[in-house]
Amino acid sequence: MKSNFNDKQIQILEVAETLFAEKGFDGTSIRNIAKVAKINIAMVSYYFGSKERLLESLIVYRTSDLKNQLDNLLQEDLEPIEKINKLIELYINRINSNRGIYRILHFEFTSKKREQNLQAFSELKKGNLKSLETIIEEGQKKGIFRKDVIIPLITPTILGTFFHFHMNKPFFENLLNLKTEDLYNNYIKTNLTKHIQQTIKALLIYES
Amino acid sequence: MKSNFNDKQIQILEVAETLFAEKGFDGTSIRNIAKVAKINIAMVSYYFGSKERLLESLIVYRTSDLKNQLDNLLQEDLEPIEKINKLIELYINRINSNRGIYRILHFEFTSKKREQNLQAFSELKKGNLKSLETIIEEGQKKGIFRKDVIIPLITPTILGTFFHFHMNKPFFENLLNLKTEDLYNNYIKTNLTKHIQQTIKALLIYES
DNA sequence: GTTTAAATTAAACACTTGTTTAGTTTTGTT
DNA sequence: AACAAAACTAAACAAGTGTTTAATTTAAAC
Repeated sequence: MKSNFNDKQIQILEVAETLFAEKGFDGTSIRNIAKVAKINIAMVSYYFGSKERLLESLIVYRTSDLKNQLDNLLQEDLEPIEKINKLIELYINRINSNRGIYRILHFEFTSKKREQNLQAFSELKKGNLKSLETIIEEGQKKGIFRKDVIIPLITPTILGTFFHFHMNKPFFENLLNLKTEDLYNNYIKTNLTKHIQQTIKALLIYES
Repeated sequence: MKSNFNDKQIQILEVAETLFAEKGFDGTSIRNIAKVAKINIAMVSYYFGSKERLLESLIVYRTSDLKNQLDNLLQEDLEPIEKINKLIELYINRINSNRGIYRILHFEFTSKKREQNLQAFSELKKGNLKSLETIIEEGQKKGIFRKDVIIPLITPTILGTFFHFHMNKPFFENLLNLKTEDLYNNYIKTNLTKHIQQTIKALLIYES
């Protein structure tokens, strides 16, 4: 799939991503972006129309291929619990290596200020939920998963756990002695991912 | 415990809380606050020194008594799993009825911009974690809880689930048909809280 | 009732914001 | 080489930013 953005636009988008993620949308100025990207301040308006539309373009640029990845997972020949584990891994991996944009989505598109631009994002979430539902219902049909779980609340547990961990990065770096970026990333890839998988598995299979 | 703020300051703090929560710290101007609170724009500087220090005061104003509530819970005569359930309920209830400030904490104090003001907040979190540890170790000693859970990751699961749900409020309102504020709040108090309790219980007790 | 401190105000300050304009330079096409 | 479209620029724009100032009103103390 070819991108609709040219090199210069992508350059701007990626600088904007970093800065929005670091300092928020309102905390980042166009002059700020222009300086870091080494472009003229007028180029943002020239290429994207406005700062607001730059944000929209950024969302499109970064979230366009998640759906495909999920669809592929669904069609793999795996046990439901394995699919769940892989889905969790996929989510964490993807979000973790695209921290910027997900942080932005998390922050900017949940405030009242930007409720309008919400639609495309909402469609993405609905699609993701559908995929999860398919897997879980498969597990329930096979008698492996319990049937009294509220499926739409599982995503908040998966993503919320990750986000809450990541948003308190300095706290956990200190607490868990994750001195380098590598140690931190490794902790997410192993311990945190495993914790989430363990949690969801316990929730889906446990019988009181 | 008496508050250090006078009526006028509290009035300003509460308006600021609402606006910061709605539009973010950078998205809210002093003139904005002054208009809603019906005060002169100079009063913010007069009473708090600066916009930044207004935010600090707001944190102090809102988080000062959580520690006591947790300490009380610890000393109750309950089974560990009951204490966990109550702790979850306490967290959700408290955060849910102080949404503003927690949203602000969540947003503002996790961005690189405000890393300095982090210390007091970090102490609060450490204290909370200590309380949770105490309860879980008690359960482990009694042979009720499994011992291979990573305790510091449980808080992210509890709070993260709630936050992720709440930050996607419009999405879940639509999905779960929670047309009124009452329905939404009730869903949190019952279904969401139960989901989190069920999840944590499964995680702590489940034996593969 | 006068004095003194606190509370409140309108105006000004210097600075930053997003966007537009009117050019200039670069690039590609014929 | 000549032209046209695209890319790029510096400068200006009006509006908004947080903070300070100097003056005025209100309240408390004596």
